[in-house]
Amino acid sequence: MKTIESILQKGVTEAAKALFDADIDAPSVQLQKTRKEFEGDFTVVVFPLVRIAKKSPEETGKTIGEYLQTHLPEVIGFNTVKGFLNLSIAASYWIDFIRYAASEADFGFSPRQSAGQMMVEYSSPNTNKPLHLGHLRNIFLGHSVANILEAAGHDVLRVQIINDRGIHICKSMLAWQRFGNGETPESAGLKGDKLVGKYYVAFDKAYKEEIKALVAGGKSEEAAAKEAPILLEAQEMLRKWEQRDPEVVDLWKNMNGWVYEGFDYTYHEMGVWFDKLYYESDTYLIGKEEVLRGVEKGVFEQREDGSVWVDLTNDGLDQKLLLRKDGTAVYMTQDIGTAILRFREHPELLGQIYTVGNEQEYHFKVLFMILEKLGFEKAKNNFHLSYGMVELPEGKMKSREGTVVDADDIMAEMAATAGSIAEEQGKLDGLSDAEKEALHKKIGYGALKYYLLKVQPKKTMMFNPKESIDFFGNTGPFIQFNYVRTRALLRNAAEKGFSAEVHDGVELSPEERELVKLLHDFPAVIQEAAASYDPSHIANYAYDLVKMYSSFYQAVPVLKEEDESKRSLRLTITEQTGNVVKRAMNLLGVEMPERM
RNA sequence: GGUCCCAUAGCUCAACAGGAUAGAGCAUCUGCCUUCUAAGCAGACGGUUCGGGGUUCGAGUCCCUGUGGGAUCACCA
Repeated sequence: MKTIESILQKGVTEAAKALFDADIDAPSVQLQKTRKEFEGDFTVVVFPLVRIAKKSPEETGKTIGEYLQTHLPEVIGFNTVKGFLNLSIAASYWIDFIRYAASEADFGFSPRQSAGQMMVEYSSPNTNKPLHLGHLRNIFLGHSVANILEAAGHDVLRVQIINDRGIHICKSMLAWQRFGNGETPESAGLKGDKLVGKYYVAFDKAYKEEIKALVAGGKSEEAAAKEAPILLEAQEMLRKWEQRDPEVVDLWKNMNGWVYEGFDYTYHEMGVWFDKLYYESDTYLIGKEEVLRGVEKGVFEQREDGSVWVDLTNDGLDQKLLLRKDGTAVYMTQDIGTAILRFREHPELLGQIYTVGNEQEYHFKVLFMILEKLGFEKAKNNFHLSYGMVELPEGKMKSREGTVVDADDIMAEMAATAGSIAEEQGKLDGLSDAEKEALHKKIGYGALKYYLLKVQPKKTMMFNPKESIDFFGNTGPFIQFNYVRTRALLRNAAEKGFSAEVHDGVELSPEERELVKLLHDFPAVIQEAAASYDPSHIANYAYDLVKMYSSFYQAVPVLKEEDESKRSLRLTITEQTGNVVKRAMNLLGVEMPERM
C-alpha cells in the first residue's frame, strides 16, 4: 500500500511543475503531521517553495492546496496558516489503511532477510565477575537493536566476545587456589559467576594488604604495587597459561565453566540469546598473525625493539601499539583478530555492530581504521553502538567500593515489586503460583527493560536504587497494562460474538482517527530505529500509542456501542493497537502478558 | 593540554532531516470507579531549552565562543 506521505510528496512535485514550471524531487518536499491546534492531518511546509512560486508563503500554500484538492482524491480540504499548508485527508484513506494493516500478519516489518546480513555483538563480559546494571543496559540495547534490524529486513547474527583470558582472570584463579579450599558453586550454594567474583574480590583484598605491608617496610606505593608477591604470582600464572601448563589450563577451564553456567542462567532470565560465541583465548592468536601479516604488507611498522605499531597521524590520530616488544598481544590485537575472523567466517556479512560503552569510542575508531587499512572495505559499515554509563546518585558504579548493582539482584527485585503491586491490586485470583511468578517476571523485567531502553543510547543515565523503577506513568507496565486491556476487550467481544471488521463509509471519531494515524507510523518508526540503531524510538512510539489508546478507551465505548459498524471498527482498532504494541515491545525484548 | 560526548520544567526523559504556541512521566493540587481491567482518564501548576554571538523567512536543533559535567589520549582491558 502506498503511504499517504509519498502520495502527497508526489502531488506537490506535480503541483510545482504544473503551477510554477519547477522541478523538485519528492523526498525534498517537507511534510509533517499537522499540529493538534490546527485543522488537518498533514502539513506541507511551503517556505522552501516560495522562491519557486514567486508568491507570498500564504499565496503559495493556497495555490498548491487547490491543486492538490482537485487532483488528489485523498485530499478533501486544506487551509493555510502563514507558510504552512494543512491538508485534510479523506476518511476513506484511513479506513483502507486500517483494513490493510489488519490483513498483514507482520505489518510494519520488512520482508525477512531482504536487507542483507548484519552482526550484532553485545554483552562482551569478563569471566572474573558477575554481570551488573551496566551490562544490563548493554545487553538489552544490543539485543533490541538486533531485533529491530531483523524487523527492518536484515539477517542478523547475534554474537558475544568473551574476555576469558588475561591477568584479571588469573587473579581470581589464584585467589581460589590459595583461599578456596576446593569450594565449588554447589558446595557454596552460589551461582558460578558469583563464586568466581568472590575470589576476584579476595585477590584484591590480599593484594592491598601486601602493598600495605611493603609500604610499611619502606617501599614506595608505586614499587609496592608492582612487587606484591601475589601479583607476581598471578603474572606467573598467566605465563603458564600461555604456555598451556596443564594444571593452570584445567583450573582455568573449570572456573570459566562455573562462570558460564552463571551467565547462562542470567541470559535466560533476561530473555536474550546468541547465535555464536567468540572467545578471546582463540582470537588473540589470529590477531597476532594478522598484525604480522600487516607488517609484511607494509601497513604496520615494526620497530627495532620488536614492537609493532600503526601510524594514524595522517588520519588525525596518533601511533598505536599493536604488539608488545615481547610479541604478546594487546587489547587491539585480539579485536583485530576477532573482526577478521568474523568477516572470513561470514562472507555475506555487510558489517558488524559493537555494543560497547562510550569509554571505548577511541578504540573502535582506531580499530575500524586499521581494518580498512588491511583491506577490509566492509569495516566502513561497522558501527560502534556506543552507550552512556548508568550512574548512581553517588556517581559511577565501582566494584571495589561495593556500589555495583548486581544484574540478578535487580531483576529479582523488579519481579518482587511487580508481585507486591499485583497483590495489592488483587486482579490475579485463579492463577497458580507458577503462573503468578511468570507474570511478575514479565512485568518486573518489562519495567526494567523499558526503563533502560527508552533513553537514547548515547546519553548517560541515572539510576536511583532507593527510589526503584516506577510501574506507573511512562513505564513498561503501563504499556503492558494497555495491551492487556485490548486483550480483555477482544476476549469479551468474542464471547458476545462481536467481530472486528471495517465497513466502508464508517465515520471516524477524532480519537479513532488519531489512533489510526499513529498505527500508520509504525513502519516508519521501525525504519528510523533501525537506521539510527536506537530502540528509544520504538519505546517512545509504543508509549505514545498506548497513551492515545488509553484516552480512547475511557472516552469511547466499544462493546457497549450499539451501531454495529462503529463497534466493529473500534474492535479492529483495538486489535491492531494491541498487535502493534505487542510487536513494538517485543522489539525491545519485553514480553506482553494476557492479563495483569 | 588535544579530541569526542552531554547540558531542555523541582526530578527522570521526549521533540523526524532546522518549521507553527517546546511535550510526557514523577512530584504538588482538583475532579472521575453501580459502566469494556483505575498499573487508568480529564484538568491545574510548572520553561531565559547553561551564558553570549552568528547563519536565515524561521534555531532546543546548524556554526563560533564561554561555563559546567563526563569520557578518552597506556607495551591496561
